[in-house]
Amino acid sequence: MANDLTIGEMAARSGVATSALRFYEERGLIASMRTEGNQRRYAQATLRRVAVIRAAQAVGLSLEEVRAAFQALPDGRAPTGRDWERLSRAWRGHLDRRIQALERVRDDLTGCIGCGCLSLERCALFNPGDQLAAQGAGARILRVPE
Amino acid sequence: MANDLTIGEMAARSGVATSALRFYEERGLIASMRTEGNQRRYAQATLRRVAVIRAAQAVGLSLEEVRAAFQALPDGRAPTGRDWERLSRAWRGHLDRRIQALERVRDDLTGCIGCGCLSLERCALFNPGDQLAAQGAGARILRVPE
DNA sequence: GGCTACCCTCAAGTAAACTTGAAGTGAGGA
DNA sequence: TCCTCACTTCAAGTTTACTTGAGGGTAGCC
Repeated sequence: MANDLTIGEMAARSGVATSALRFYEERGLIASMRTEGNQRRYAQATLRRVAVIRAAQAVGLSLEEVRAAFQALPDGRAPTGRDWERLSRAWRGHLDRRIQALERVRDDLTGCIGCGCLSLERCALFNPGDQLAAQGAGARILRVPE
Repeated sequence: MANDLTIGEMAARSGVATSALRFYEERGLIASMRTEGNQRRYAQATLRRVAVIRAAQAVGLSLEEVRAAFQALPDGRAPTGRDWERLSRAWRGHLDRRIQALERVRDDLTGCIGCGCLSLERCALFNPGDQLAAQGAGARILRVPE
């Protein structure tokens, strides 16, 4: 179709680097058609998909979680508004919990460090299992536990 | 001093693994004395310092940012309540901005994906530079820009 | 003195999310 | 036809924040 986008156009319009787009495809988050000469062509709908990926990341979701959520989307046709709506409802809950957790930290920070008490027994900040669960090796994506 | 803690005691009381404590020391976030036999001994005050590190991480700060903030703390004496208070005031601002940014994403997510519009021109989610700045190579610590 | 639990250093591994670079292919204009 | 730019794949590198493991020393109790 004349409306299909090259990877460069996608990058320009989505603000995501071409290398990231290839990476997303490798991870099964987006799909592409190929030209005779093996170049990627993206449907318009993919632009929206990429935007949703970025939004989900801002919410604190990993690419793997996004991939899993995308599996609920229709395979053949482009997702409708209602399809996206279901996703956003689920993620909105995630976001709300994240915001609440951060607000709790903020209150602890103000009430506990701020006053200089930092009592080991009473202070919520001194109960790390409560705030930051061990998450195994590797970089910690900053995700306040739900 | 009889009150000094071994690394194992520190780990048990702070909830942070010994390997992480050694790592924090290597990065200049905490200090230790050594016994004749080259084993680490921590002052009581270090326990508070470790707790503050964890709190700061929960707020979304990197260890490097924590290290920088710690440089404002007194070198010889243990930090007082007032010292910590200055830190927490600065970080509280950081937290507030982070929470606000997340709330903006939440509202965009609800109003923009939720309704199914996702108009490229109007939707804030489609302006990634606004939400997620490029941060160079490497893992993205999830940090909503301030 | 001996035992065991704990401590030491240093190198390498791990995870996520990409980026960078090398080596080569394809598309469109002068 | 040539040139150049954009595209291809694949391997390796990057960052943060650690963990794991090997090989060896220490603290303190009996």
